[in-house]
Amino acid sequence: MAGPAIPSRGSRDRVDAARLARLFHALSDETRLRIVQRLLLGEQCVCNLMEPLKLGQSHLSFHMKTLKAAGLVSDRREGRWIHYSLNPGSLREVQEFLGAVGEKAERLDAERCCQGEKKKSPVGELYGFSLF
Amino acid sequence: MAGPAIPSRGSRDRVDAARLARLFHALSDETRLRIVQRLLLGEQCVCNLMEPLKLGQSHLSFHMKTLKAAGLVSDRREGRWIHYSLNPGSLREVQEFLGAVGEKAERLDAERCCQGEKKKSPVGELYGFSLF
DNA sequence: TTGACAAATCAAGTTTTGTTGATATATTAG
DNA sequence: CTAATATATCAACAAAACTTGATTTGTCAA
Repeated sequence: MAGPAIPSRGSRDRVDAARLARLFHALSDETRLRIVQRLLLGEQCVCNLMEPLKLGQSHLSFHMKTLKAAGLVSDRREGRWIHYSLNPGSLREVQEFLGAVGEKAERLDAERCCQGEKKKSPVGELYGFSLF
Repeated sequence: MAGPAIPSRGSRDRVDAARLARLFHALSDETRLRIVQRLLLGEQCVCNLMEPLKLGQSHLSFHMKTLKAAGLVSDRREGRWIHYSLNPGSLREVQEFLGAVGEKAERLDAERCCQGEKKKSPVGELYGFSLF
């Protein structure tokens, strides 16, 4: 298990659509959101989540894999247990993306309101996020 | 068409999992991310997106519906055209959620690093976001 | 009214996800 | 070594989601 387990931003500081989509997809399921919520209480092993979330072991394992593949959670083995925890980095990454998009959207909204002042917003670079 | 077209937060300031999941799902598709990117250039009608995104009309319509259903974009009719634009509010909403989760995750990470100081983090309210 | 255009909806097919139960792997205890 | 525990993986099925082409609805212009 020496492979690059946790996906991360490429060499260049570029947020690619595929990675973002995977991140968002990992968060797009209610069950996984409940897991994330549970992880906010601290590291958790699967066995610790089954009871409170009323989910089967296999079921949980499946979702943990999805979350891990997206880079949203990390795991740490300790004996027979595997402790899962949230990965702050990826959360921040997605948050920053949304922040950039949101800011731009707000600006457009304002422009549209006081119409006529179409200032030809500086396209090219979108707040450092070039999706492609 | 007088129905509550655009979903929004319920009466109480409570972010429910279903809504979040829908929002994240809307952002979990590469094609839709490309659409969002395009909307960062300003309002767009479907006919305006077909060429640059190399997508069929029906195909685009499908995705616009998904984005709209999630509350991520708004539409405005003007003659035969329907102009779509990003909805800053929902973007901010998701961003704030991620901010809260991310902050908490960072804190947990720090605690775990300097292990032993398990301070029994104040559970109950998770930064104002009670998922359920 | 008719024709043209923009966009939504529908239908059918393919692909991706999520769910469940059974089985395999890994680690520790005895 | 064997039994027990924690997880992962597999197989099969069910349910969503995406894609594409055809049809329908709505709007404007002539």
